[in-house]
Amino acid sequence: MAKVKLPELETGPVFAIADQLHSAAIHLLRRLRKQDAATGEGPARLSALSVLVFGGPRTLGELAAAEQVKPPTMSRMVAGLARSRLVVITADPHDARRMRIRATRKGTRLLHTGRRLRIAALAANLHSLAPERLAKLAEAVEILRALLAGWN
Amino acid sequence: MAKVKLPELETGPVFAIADQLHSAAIHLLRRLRKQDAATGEGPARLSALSVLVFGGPRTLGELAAAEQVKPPTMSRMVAGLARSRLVVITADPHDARRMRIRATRKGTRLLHTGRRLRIAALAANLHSLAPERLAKLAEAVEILRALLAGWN
DNA sequence: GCAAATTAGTTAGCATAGCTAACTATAGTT
DNA sequence: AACTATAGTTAGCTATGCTAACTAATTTGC
Repeated sequence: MAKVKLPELETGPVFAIADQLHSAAIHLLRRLRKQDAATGEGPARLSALSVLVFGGPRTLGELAAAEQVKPPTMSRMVAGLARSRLVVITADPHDARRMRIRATRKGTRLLHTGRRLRIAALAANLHSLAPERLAKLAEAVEILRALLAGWN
Repeated sequence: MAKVKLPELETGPVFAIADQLHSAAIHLLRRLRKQDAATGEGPARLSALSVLVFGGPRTLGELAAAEQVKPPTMSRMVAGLARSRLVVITADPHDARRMRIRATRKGTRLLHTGRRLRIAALAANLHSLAPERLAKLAEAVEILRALLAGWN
């Protein structure tokens, strides 16, 4: 007797884990969000800036793809970052349609500062964990990273 | 010799774990966000609605506190939910300043549908994990939940 | 019992961040 | 040369976040 299609997706233990992971991610980021205020830039801009700082210069389209956002959205974010002198835009010598966007010294500094604030807030809480619980968390984060890398 | 104040918060292994956890949460939610489109309501409204569905009726101030948002923000979200007939608002008989907000049948139904879509997308990916990795992830989610419950 | 203080929510106005549709300009193709 | 495809921008919509300033109702203090 054939069972209905993928019933465990809706009621089983995997669904429960997914539900709790989803909820935990939402509440975690909601708390960390508060730390962003100190940088004067929103989380989306900081995230785009981090791609430039850690991954090097990109075109607008590459940045949009990296951030899984549409070009108009990235266009506005880059304009904001440029206005704040956190990135500079230069023309691509081989293709006048393209722009090369790279982080400035100021942008790199601000990113590290803001990142430190957010991560420090989380790290401060992680310090209250027993070492073996922290180790389990670290292991799980690695599993998650691998999962996200191969997502769809 | 005294070391500088909390140096491990900025450079140590806990900081690295916090950093990767933070990054994983961002990328996870960014992917799940796509599923929300099907419900016609944004994630913030769905989250507020879930408080009402799972926690019962609330006043606006209680809802704002639960969602860690300021009253004007929640006021607008509740207005949107009411316009879509997902919640109903009644007067508090003992205090005319207060409003009682509760989920309608339609709101409860929509929440479960949307939740199922988002969680199913995550669960589908979790299914690709080996059982022992899934177990580790489940354990870590529990650790995270406890951590968030006692945050600050 | 009435004036003042507090509390609950709303309104107005600003910024960020997401989208689509429609546009410009450049590059590539035939 | 003309068409097509690609890179970004502009315009305009929605949603979500904030603060400041407001209204209305309740509580408190004398």
